[in-house]
Amino acid sequence: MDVTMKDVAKLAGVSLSTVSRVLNDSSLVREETAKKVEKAVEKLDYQINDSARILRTNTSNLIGVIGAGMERPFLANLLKGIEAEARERGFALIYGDSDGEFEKEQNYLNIMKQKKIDGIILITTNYYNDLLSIVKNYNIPVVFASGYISDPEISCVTVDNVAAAYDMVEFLCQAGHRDIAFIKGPDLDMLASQERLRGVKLALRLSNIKYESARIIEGDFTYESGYSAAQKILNKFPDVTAIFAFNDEMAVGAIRYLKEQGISIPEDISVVGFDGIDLGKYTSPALTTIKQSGYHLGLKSIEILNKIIKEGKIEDNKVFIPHELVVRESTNKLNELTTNQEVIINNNI
Amino acid sequence: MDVTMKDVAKLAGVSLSTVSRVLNDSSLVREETAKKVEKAVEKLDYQINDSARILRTNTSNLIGVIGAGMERPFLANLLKGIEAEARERGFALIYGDSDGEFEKEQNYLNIMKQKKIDGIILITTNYYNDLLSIVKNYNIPVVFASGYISDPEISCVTVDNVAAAYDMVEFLCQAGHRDIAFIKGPDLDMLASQERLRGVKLALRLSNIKYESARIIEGDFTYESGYSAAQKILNKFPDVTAIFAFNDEMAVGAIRYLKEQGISIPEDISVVGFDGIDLGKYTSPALTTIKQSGYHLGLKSIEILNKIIKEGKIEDNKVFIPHELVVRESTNKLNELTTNQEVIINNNI
DNA sequence: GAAATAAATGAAATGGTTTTCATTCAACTT
DNA sequence: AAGTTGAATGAAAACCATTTCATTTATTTC
Repeated sequence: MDVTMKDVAKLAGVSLSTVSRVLNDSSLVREETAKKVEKAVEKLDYQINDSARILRTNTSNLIGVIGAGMERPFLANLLKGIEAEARERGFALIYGDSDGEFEKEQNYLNIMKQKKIDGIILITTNYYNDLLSIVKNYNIPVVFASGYISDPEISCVTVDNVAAAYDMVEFLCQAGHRDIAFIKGPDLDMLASQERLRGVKLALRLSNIKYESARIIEGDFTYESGYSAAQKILNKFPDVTAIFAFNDEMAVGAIRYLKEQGISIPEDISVVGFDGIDLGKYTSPALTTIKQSGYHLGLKSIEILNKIIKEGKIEDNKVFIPHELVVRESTNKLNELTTNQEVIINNNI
Repeated sequence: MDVTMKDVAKLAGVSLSTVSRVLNDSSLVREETAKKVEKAVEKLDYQINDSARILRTNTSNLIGVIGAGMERPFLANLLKGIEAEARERGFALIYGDSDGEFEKEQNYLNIMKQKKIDGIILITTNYYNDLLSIVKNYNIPVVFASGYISDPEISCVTVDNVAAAYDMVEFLCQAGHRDIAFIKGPDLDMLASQERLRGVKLALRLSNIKYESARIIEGDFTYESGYSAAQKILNKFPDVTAIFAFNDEMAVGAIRYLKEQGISIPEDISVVGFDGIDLGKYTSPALTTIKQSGYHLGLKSIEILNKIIKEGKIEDNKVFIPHELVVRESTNKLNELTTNQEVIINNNI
């Protein structure tokens, strides 16, 4: 039914081996015969049978992506970056969202292994130790793109969550805020949230503010969870002057709740987010946040994964992407008027 | 290196064929021998070599997804729905974002064909006629999930864009608005935008309002384009009392611009969107919009595609998913106070 | 209990590549 | 002119499953 190499060989009057060599531009084919073959390929509109190739070579030009909650704006952009760079480098993508469920992650891992993926990108944060050991067992090139992995054998690319959270808290403290509450991610999130929390603690200590774990409210990175977290915060700590949500959606949700309660942002309470998704520019008030580029993170992940695939390993396997503090309208200095212009404090590494 | 069926056969003391039969639970194997085989599979942790299977059977359990701008919230949810339902039905996903570029679409189509995908879901709207003919040539089961396709051979699942847009305009007119401006999608969008426009025209006619093409401003579904479209609208039609953006992000962008100009929403101008993404509940004012579920749309697409794959074809291949008009805070009746409660007008089919 | 039928199993062909190894052929040495 | 070398090509094995067809074994029928 389909055109095979055999057909091409026959039409070109050469052997299978020669056709294969031409197609993989192995240099030991006479130019003249190569042309014959190419003409035949053209004429028959020959398309390689990928499964046969994979079966023989054990390499698929396929990269697996396992993520969790990839519909979130930041991660959707990350996926887009992965996708664009993968295409650029000749890889196709096989994609699965685990929703943070370990079982699904294992399941996907299995399927992808069966499909002989050349490498895998993990954007999952739960249970990551279990998953990690499985991936290591599988012996497939892997890049984590969701936080810092201390295991020296594992590559990761991420924003420096500790430094970024530190910057944000320092900014708030310097603006005079001392009563700050925090909305973190789910308890199961072992990476980003934990790291940001470390940055928070560090900055508070340096500003001589006592760290109270009660002021850390758990969210799940949705608008809704930001909304209800704000409610809890207001109940428990009516004297709060600033709220730091660990992503922009939760910040927007929090702002909504506060406004419903007749609270002015930033006059009464400053609210800040994390990620710097597009939305933050268009809400009112526009959101003060830490900006990082998901797209860039995606690019970088593939770049590194590609290197591991091609060169076997990599020298510098812990990569931080740049971040910057973007000050917009949702914050002000305590006892001062809010400023309306966008200030960017660059903290690239 | 890897464990193959041969190893399993040897350990179980049976032939290759028998092992294969057990694994595909063909019923003509004695229970006793099946158990032996299963035990061997277990013991060796045998994993099938997918490429070999595909090579032999020409079916891959792989579904291709080609989208454009999938980072947009509505589409990210659509992808998630596709992903969830595909997994449920035993398919893996191979995914590409064409950004609306025809060349990329062709390229992906080629790659996917080489990978012997069982079917494909298209979420692209540009140039769709060219793409359509190629897909038809390829003779692969296909479902369009981005609008209504009139070709009777092609399956599609989509919200009823005409009816939904009609509902929205009718709602605005009944609230007394007659000076309405519109922000549509890119000119290249041959599906959703065109259909919504038809709904608009229909509703305007029925309310005896003249349709002026000058009042249709082109956007590209981003916040930014909504923002600048609002600027254009305000310049050209300062007397406008309502703006209908063809998605929620553009509506939010528009609101931002209007507010910056000191215009109150909805007191001075009502603004409505389309899609009903989560965000709309948390902006201020919360957004009046047409709500459809991207996730559900995704599920449905896979459901239909699966049917085509399994049964060869399908009787009813034009499917509409439900939509509803959700009235929130960004609209009011002309010369009346705004209401604060959420009203849902159900228009399911 | 023999013959006919049905069920379970195995041998071998098949799918379409890549790659090793052997062969041919031309070119180059001496 | 014979021998050597090197480049270009071809034949065949290998990759790992599925599936047809043939064969063996078990079951039924008279």
